[in-house]
Amino acid sequence: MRSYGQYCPVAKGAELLGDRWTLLIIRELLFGPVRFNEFERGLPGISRSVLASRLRRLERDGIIERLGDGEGYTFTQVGETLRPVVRTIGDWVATWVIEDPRPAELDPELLMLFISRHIDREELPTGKTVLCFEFAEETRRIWLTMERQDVSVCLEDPCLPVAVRVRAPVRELYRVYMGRTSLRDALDNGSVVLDGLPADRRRFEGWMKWSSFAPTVQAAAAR
Amino acid sequence: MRSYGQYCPVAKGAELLGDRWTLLIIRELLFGPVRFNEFERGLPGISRSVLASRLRRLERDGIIERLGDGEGYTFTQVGETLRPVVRTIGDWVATWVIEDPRPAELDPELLMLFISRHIDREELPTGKTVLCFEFAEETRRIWLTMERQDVSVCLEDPCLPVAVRVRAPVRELYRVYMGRTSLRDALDNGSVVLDGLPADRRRFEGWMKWSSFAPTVQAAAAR
DNA sequence: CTGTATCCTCAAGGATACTG
DNA sequence: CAGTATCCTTGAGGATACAG
Repeated sequence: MRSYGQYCPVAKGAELLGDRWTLLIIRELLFGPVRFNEFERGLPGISRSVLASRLRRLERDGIIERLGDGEGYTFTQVGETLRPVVRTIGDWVATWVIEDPRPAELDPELLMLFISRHIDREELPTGKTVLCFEFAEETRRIWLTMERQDVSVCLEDPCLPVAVRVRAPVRELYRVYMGRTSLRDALDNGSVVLDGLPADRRRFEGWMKWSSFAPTVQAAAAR
Repeated sequence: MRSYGQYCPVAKGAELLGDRWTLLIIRELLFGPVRFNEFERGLPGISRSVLASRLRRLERDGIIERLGDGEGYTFTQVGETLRPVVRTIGDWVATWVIEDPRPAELDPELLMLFISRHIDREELPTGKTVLCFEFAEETRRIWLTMERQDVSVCLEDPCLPVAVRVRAPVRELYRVYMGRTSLRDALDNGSVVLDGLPADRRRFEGWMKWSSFAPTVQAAAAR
């Protein structure tokens, strides 16, 4: 991005954060170190050259740093201070502009990645717990294998016992994720269906923390 | 800007605010309604077509609205809620990344516009008060004509008595404006010189509020 | 796996002229 | 004054191949 040539904090902020993809790259780093190829999961559509260029610039600007040899990228101490900035922007959108997802935004894989980052690991039993998601729009299923140490998205059947099977249209699960509707309501009206032992279905609600912006979305809706 | 296709508040925020010039257009509106041609003063380098395109988009997105017939643009109620967002971004820059102005950023006209927006009008006497600024780098002078109702930048001699004449290098006045140094220190070491009656020179300090980010810059420097 | 290098295309955006 | 229309350029960014 060409500089604005203005000695102004707002202009500098726009230069540092305003490039296409940059804010999303920062969002990805909010959950810990990310390796080069990992970025592409959360940033569908970004090209490798743009990603490399953005990472180089963020590194040059002292916002991120490279960990040793293929360990990926993290925030520097300055980069860490961006957390409340990203939060403020997201909260503003969550309060004033967010609507239901548009058809072009109904990416189930991305949704699963989002969800996987908001599992309350403290609530998990020891060992592996597996969830299976079935979307009304497609036959493909997606699994979540969850442990205390790590939660990951599986596009192939992990061939492990499934604790809870979740069936829903992508749109409805996005709405629950974003706090546009409560899981309870979605279950009551049947747009989301859980299968599994009653005990597991009950604990399921404790595992799922949903989007960190969901409370903001709910507060705005209550207004 | 092409959409990211993500149902995510951060992504939506980047779409709404991340276009080149958009954040600066919003900054301009922070001080009240702005007419089409007025934007160009605070946005040197923007092209008319880009400005028109950005304004149309911000209007479509419900952030700004057009006042009747050549009265310019203002925030909508939603647009008003962007104030703390802009503040957060600016504060982050002011705290963590701002340095002294770079040579390419030493635009005296823009500095005078910035300063004119931060005059404490309550402190002005009734009638017109005129300041004259002389920059070490150039022979051209710039005047500030100040009244309770309005403060404006004059590039031509208003031919009125000057209360205080300010002489400084552009860089030093920018540093004072941004809180990188105090006016007191700049006067003490002679980088900024005031001419005028002692009473006016004393009151001058009360008129000048400098950048709203200056306190943040000072707080960061004290750390 | 972690990038870099190259090429090529398209569209954002700058300059200018023109109109209500 | 407040834009719109047109033209043209440049550089951002996508695709692909390649290298450590």
